[in-house]
Amino acid sequence: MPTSPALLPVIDVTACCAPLDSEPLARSDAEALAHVLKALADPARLQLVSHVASSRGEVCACDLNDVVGLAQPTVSHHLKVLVDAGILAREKRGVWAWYRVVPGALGALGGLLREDQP
Amino acid sequence: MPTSPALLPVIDVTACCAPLDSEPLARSDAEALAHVLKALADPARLQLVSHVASSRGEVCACDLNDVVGLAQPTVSHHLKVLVDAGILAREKRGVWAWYRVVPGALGALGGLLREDQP
DNA sequence: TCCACACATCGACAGATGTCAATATCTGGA
DNA sequence: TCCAGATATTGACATCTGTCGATGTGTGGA
Repeated sequence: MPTSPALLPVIDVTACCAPLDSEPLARSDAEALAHVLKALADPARLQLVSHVASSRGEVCACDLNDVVGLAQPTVSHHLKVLVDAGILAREKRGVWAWYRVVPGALGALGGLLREDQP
Repeated sequence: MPTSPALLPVIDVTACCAPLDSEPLARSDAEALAHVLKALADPARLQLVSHVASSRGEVCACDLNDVVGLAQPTVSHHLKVLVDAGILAREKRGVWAWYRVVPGALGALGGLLREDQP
């Protein structure tokens, strides 16, 4: 697997597709969007994202292990899913890994779902 | 299974929880939100929702069968998942079933994900 | 150099999920 | 009353997914 810059999301949610209610989604766009939504659609991952997002900064993985009541490898797996989806970004400093929300990722997702006021 | 009013969503997305970046999500809220996101996190279901949402009205199930390239029982299953999640509403008139987006459902979801401007 | 520690990866497993063929249910018309 | 057609349900199957114990990989300090 080729290495990629750690801070560039694998999927750019911002450039996925038009809002759901603007035009019928093409299959390829639907697959890309589903991939990102799948990453969010898990209770543990939602708690992790919420914890990082509400901290408005970086959170150490050592603190995230206690957020959800799961084993350390499981938390590491969930964080990897979120990073691969372009929602979280990881930066390793020394022995510790720090996670933050990719700026604009959640907002772009929200914008795709939001429906126009009638 | 007890019958319930067809137009009342099983889960009220609007009253689920606070935005992701406002405070850490409780486990129960995370599970409720994950249930709704799971319903959306599938390419076929995203295409179905997008088709109904962009029509800005009702869509007949007979038309939705052609939207995704799947068998009729599969489409019916996906539509049921979306109805159970409170995203779509079904109304049966005669032989045909008509689907529409539950007003505010997508908007509420988008509002939960949207992050504050810094 | 060696050790302790934080985190990631691997392998395995049970349970959830998407799919379809076959069948059931219901409606409107003949 | 019977039939044709639209949709929902059932049952079965392969695949995906969440979870954990065991292990690997680095880093910083002694």
